[in-house]
Amino acid sequence: MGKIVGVMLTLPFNDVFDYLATDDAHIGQIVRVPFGREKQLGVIWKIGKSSNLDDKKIKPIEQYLPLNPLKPELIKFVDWVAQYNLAFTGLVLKMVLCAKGAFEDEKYNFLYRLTGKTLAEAKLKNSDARWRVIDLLKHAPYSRAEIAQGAGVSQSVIKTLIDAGLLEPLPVKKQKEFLPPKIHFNKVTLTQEQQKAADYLCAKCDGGFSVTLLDGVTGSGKTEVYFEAAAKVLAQGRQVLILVPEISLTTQWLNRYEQRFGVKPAKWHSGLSTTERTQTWKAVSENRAKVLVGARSALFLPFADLGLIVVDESHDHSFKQEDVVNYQARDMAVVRAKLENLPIILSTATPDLETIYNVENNKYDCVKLTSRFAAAQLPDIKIIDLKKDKPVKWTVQPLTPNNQEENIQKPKMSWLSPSLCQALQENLNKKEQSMLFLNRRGYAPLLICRDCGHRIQCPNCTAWLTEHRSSKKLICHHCGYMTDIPKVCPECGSETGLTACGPGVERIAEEVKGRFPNARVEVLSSDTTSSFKEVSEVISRMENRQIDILIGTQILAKGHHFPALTLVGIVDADLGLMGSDLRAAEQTFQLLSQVAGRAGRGDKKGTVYVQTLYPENAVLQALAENNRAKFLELEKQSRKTLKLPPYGKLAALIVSGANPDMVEKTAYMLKKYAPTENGVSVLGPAPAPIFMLRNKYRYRLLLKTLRNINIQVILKKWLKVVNIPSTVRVETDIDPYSFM
DNA sequence: AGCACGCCGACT
DNA sequence: GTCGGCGTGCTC
Repeated sequence: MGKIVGVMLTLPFNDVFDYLATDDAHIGQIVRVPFGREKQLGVIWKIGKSSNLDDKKIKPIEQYLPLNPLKPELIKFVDWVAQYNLAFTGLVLKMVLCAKGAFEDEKYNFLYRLTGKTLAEAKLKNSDARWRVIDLLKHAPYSRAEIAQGAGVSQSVIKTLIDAGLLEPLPVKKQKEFLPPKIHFNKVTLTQEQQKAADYLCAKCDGGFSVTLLDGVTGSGKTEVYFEAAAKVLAQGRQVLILVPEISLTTQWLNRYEQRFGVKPAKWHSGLSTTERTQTWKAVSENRAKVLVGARSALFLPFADLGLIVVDESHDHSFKQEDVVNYQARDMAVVRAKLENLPIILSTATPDLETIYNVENNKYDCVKLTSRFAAAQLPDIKIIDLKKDKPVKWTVQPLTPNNQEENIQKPKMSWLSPSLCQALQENLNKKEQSMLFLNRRGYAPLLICRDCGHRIQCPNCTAWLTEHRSSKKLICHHCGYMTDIPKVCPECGSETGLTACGPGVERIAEEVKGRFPNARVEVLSSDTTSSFKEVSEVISRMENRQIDILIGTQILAKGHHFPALTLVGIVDADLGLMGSDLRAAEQTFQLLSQVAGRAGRGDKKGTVYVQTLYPENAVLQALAENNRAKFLELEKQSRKTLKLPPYGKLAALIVSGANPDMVEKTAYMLKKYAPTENGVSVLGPAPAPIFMLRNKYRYRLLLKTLRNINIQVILKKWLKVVNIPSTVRVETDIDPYSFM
């Protein structure tokens, strides 16, 4: 007997494959099936036959995994995400079944207990060490490591006892325990405004689907407020998912959580080991992990009983990044909440226009937090015009006066204006902390030869190589290509020509160290500090006031709280303003106001210095006035005129391949057959901003439609008409962030 | 995605 | 004469 079912495999397909299943097989079951010569993981997607294949060709399902089946809501979600982003359903499913250890045979740990056999019976001599082991195991079984520790013996003592048959192994499932959060552990006292917001969010947790924007300035206690909503959902016995940008999954955030709930949450990010992933995946699917905090990929975990989703720093652009599939995690989180009929909270100090639009159109609710904690005040923001307040070159102070000749150097380039330098000096004198922000890694973004004009480029990408002095390498920030810093110009052989062009954080650090030799200076950047541990070590040194001036990239902008920090310098506010990115202005405003929000979070008022060549720029003006409404109004107007999101829809096509002619030809072919419906237009093709990336040439086309048009339908129709050669790949990116 | 089959260039 | 390049097609 048996029946035929459709199985969705974790491979790039949209359709199911038919398999023979047992009579009691049901939708959502996770199965292993033979596929070609391999075994594949899949999920029973539908009951009944989908192909017109001969029944004899249909193979039986090999194994039904002893795991909870995927819930129908999750299956719907997978289908939805695939449809919306024009991605393969199988690959979206792969993001759900992303802990390969969970699908292998269970591993066991062994505890040891006494068999009752005596030392005499085993013809072993009495010894203190052996007796300590026996005494210990009289109470309870323990693992080898625990016995060694508890009885103070070496592994060899234990092994002898096992081999002699005094101890026997007791297999125990490897299962990590996730302690339940203590709902009333440490309910901090909220201000009246915070309490009101918390009450509002808690009320949402009694209803079904709702989206609420928690809009609060930096330092207004958003985290503590959404923790109350989480507590409410936990009291209902349901699970909570908190999505954060990977970079802000820091010790600080985790400490705050632990302070509130008395235990650690389950974590999900790219740095987990296979075992940790497996344990967490299973715990989430069995409702043993109650709260999970994770990066964007956590959105696809198979929660058993999800009751609330929180997207922290919901404006953050890292929620939109390439994974197996292109998707905007914040938007998809809203979809998951809708399909599972639960509340979702978007928490940010700088909501993006799309979110604001949805609030204004009553699709989303909104609750605001306007005042900062306790005595903390908003910082003063001072715009520095680099054209008037020009940085002046500096020289290294001679180390020893009698050795001056060796130490005399030619003056070095400067990136810090005199007024910023003076402010840094004053802050040092006051023994207060400062932070310099430059969103550019490395020492210099470009090496140029002054003798022949040659610029050193990445062999795989259309991009300059960045000089990293700390690691003595040239690195491509796009593909990771790495090479030694050449001694002579590779073009003309000049020994003196090679010159570093422009600053990165390392170079700023060099200048700061040179100008303030007595200050304690550190750099925080994703390549100088690679591990979570290193980052949190730097952060805690900053917290403990062991650093006077901290210099860093993007990584600094996120959620840290340094009470003694009173000066923030933004080295180059123009970086990012001139991009080809549709959301560049918005992102710059968000980034700068996040950074600015770092200053003055204690009882002292902070000052933010913003260096720019364009002080009249509207984004910077709005920032200086701390006027978010004004900025949003400006941005709204320009998007409205251009019919850009949220007033229109966008999708990008990325045409790529190893052969530039073929890629170009395909791109123009696509243009030729572009849709011509009313309210639909196609821009491009244009060479992508990084024309050659990882040895592939890339063109981009942009599809723009009115808001009421189903852009996916148009795209699918379009791609069907054009015959794309097999050597060329066409990727789609729905709601792209990059404009060109 | 993986893998086999199959047809054309540079090799012992 | 073969070895191996990757273009094409298939997997229930």
